[in-house]
Amino acid sequence: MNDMPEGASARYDFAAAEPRWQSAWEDARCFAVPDVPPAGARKYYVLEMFPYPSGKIHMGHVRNYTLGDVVARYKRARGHLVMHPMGWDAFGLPAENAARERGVHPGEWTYANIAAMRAELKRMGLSLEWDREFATCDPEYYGQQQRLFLEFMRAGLVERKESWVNWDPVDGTVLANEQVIDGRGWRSGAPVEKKKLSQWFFSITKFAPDLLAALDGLDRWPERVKLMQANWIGRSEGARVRFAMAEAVDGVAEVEVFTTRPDTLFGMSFLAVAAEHPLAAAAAARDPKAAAFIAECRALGTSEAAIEQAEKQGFDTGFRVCHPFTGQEYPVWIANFVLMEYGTGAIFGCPCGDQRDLDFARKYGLPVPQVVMPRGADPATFAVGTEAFTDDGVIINSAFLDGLGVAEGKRAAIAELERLGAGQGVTNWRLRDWGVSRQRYWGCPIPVIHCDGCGAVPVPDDQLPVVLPQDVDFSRPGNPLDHHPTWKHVPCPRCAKPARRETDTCDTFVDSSWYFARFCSPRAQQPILREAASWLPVDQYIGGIEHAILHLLYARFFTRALHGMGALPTPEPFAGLFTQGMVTHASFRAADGRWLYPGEVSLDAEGNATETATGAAVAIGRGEKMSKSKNNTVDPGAIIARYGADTARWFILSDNPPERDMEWSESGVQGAFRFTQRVWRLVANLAEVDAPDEAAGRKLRQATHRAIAAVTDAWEGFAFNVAVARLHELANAIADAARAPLAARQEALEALLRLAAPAMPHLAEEAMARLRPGAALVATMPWPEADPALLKAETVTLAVQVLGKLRATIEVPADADEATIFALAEAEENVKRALDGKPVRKRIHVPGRVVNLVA
RNA sequence: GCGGCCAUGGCGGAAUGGUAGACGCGCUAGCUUGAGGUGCUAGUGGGGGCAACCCCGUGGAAGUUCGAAUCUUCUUGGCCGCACCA
Repeated sequence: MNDMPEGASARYDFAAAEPRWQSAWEDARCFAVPDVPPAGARKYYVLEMFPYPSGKIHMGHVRNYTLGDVVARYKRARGHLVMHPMGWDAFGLPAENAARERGVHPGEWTYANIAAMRAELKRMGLSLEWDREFATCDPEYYGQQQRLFLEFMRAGLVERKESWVNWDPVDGTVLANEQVIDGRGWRSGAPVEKKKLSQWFFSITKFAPDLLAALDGLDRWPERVKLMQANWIGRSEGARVRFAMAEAVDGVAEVEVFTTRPDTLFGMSFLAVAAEHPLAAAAAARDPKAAAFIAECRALGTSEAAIEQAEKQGFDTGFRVCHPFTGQEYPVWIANFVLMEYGTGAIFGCPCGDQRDLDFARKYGLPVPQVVMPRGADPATFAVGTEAFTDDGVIINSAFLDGLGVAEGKRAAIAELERLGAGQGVTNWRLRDWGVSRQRYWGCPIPVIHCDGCGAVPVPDDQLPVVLPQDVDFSRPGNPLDHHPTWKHVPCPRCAKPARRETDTCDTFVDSSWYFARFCSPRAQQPILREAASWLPVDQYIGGIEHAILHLLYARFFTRALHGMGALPTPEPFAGLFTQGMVTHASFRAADGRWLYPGEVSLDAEGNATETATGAAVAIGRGEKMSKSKNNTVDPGAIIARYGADTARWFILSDNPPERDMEWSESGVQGAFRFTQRVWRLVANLAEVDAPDEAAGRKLRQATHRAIAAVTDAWEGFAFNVAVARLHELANAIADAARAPLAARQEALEALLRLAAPAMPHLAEEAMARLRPGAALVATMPWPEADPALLKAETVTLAVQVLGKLRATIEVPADADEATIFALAEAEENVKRALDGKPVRKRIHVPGRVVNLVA
């Protein structure tokens, strides 16, 4: 390229161009939309899960916000009125940890982090409307949340109940599950205890049937997320069965269990209760060994995963219950795998039909009666060994149920229970009410005042917001709000006698359960302006799969509740959901377990790694989630400074499908960088002379319009890595078409820029300004349209298979008839050889694809 | 433990049940360049063959089908969630 004009080969200067175009978009207010979408506007609300302000953006954020920005820019070009806001999920534990560790106030720490992260996000060139920004720790936000809390109270959706928390007896603090490590407090190292506290709950279980049923209507949600939610809500049909105590204990004459398998009642071997069950308490009062066993169970903490993974253990209380059908007596055990929160906190153990019960029975030498066998098995000899039989089968050894299948058995058993008055068929839900109380400072204060005379009194409207006090002491363990000298002492709003403020704050999931609605009217003097809420539902929500259950379910509950109160126009918050994968990076670990930085490691030609300083072998972790503790983070700020925002965005889109985990690689970024430079060169080096090779022109125009169609489909369908591949192909086609007429080359280049603009918006603007000086901002241009005439092919290539194996390809006119096609196929030398003279018995033709000859 | 998902060349991946490996990274060879973290050209799943071609191949095993990366069953490995991390 010696003959290029001076300066034409100059590199694309992203460092100068990117801030310039960011200002241009801002000056033109390209991304601002009215609070109330005008009548007739095609509104489209794009939202990425807002970040926790940790202080630095990480690659997961870059990925999340790049994906959202592609959607926002694409939809804008397709003529939608796009709302695309950003804010901060700003309450939570890390700010308190910083306060305790470094003496900085959580608010100060959080707002400094927000300022730093906002600046980093702005460098990415996201098409965000920053005017709508807020942080959940702003009193303007959490004050409105307090109004919602009181509205929920009035609607009967708030309850006060007791529940268990992890308690660190040394620190005198409630611990989050993640702060419990191997049953001990993360700071004190003391064994955790379960402690019962009176706390506030949202009655999400009232909505369980609705939340389940409405999943069917969420047609733009991933199936797996809907499945996980359905399983979480956990509707199950079964029975409650009352077992009379052989002898009443502390006045308790019966135990109620929930079971989904009433058909196996005759297979009972024991009854087991949770460690928190009243009968367990009664046993503990009589027997110190029972008390010790319960204490052991409590040491497991509240995490369900930890409880269920623990070795199955039990303790025989000595109490006995009578079987409702036979009157036979069975022992009552306390078992560490029975959950107080599910069903009634008690189960009947049927070892032959349930794996956990079987493991338990084998461990403690309890009988294993056989009551269900596979169809066709011999009842005289059938017996489960170490594996329970849980499939459908035939009921045996079960009196009136003998010979029935599982489903009929359930119905018959329930009918009998109801006739005897010993139980009834019920629908049970796994979903529990949502405990929102947190004994922490950095959260939204729950707007309630406790009065000895009047009970829990809502804070009156004119006293809202209840603002967090600034002067708090983090040198002591526990909740600073609770030991603040004055804050909690207030008169009762009802009787004016001395009373106490609620010192619990809200779970941060509450903050994120309505922020998407607040974005519609972020400065309103009420939580949500009804007219502005017509932006809802969010048309496309994007975030991590780790939120598939809790956050999304809570947000659905909030929206449903607010819809019921008339505050929102829709019962569902997110019409479309996309869940992205994590960003991972190779990690290096020495034999002694130290995580090494990439700079400390040498790689040889075979890909083996050694520690440079010592020569010792190093284990290479296949991509692991980026984490400071593993020394495998990549700082987006450094990448953007070195390669530019467009390169970072392009690489993160091109590497793999967005729903999968992606591995960050330096060479991949360099490849993306080279492509941005290549696009710039194609435009900058455009030879403005006409070279009228019409055939080359037609070929290029076909490539252009096929790219328009393919890239449009790919952006539309979240196949972002495919969009990138098709754009590479278009760039290749342009590079190969030097002899095509100028108009065709210009058309192709312009299409390339506009199709790539959602991903590399700055370069698209800079190159467009060069290609067509004086053109409008690409950010405001409509989406290119493919010309259908140029999408049609004159001929098609068909694969010819013999018995399903490829033997030849034939080129036929697009409108060739089948007889011609089969004749051509069978005339191929290779096909004849494969047929080996055998007659063709069957001919299959899939138009445009394949011919298969069956001999 | 329970629930959910994923698996294709050296690497990331593409492929309405219809030519497996598009596109990119990396690598190899050549050219270009004063230089290269530059550009261009060609090649690049494994095996056999001078070639035409042939055989094998989508974590593993079996099945459905004219035809399976794609559907079904089982299995192995990895990842996500499990209610106080966000």
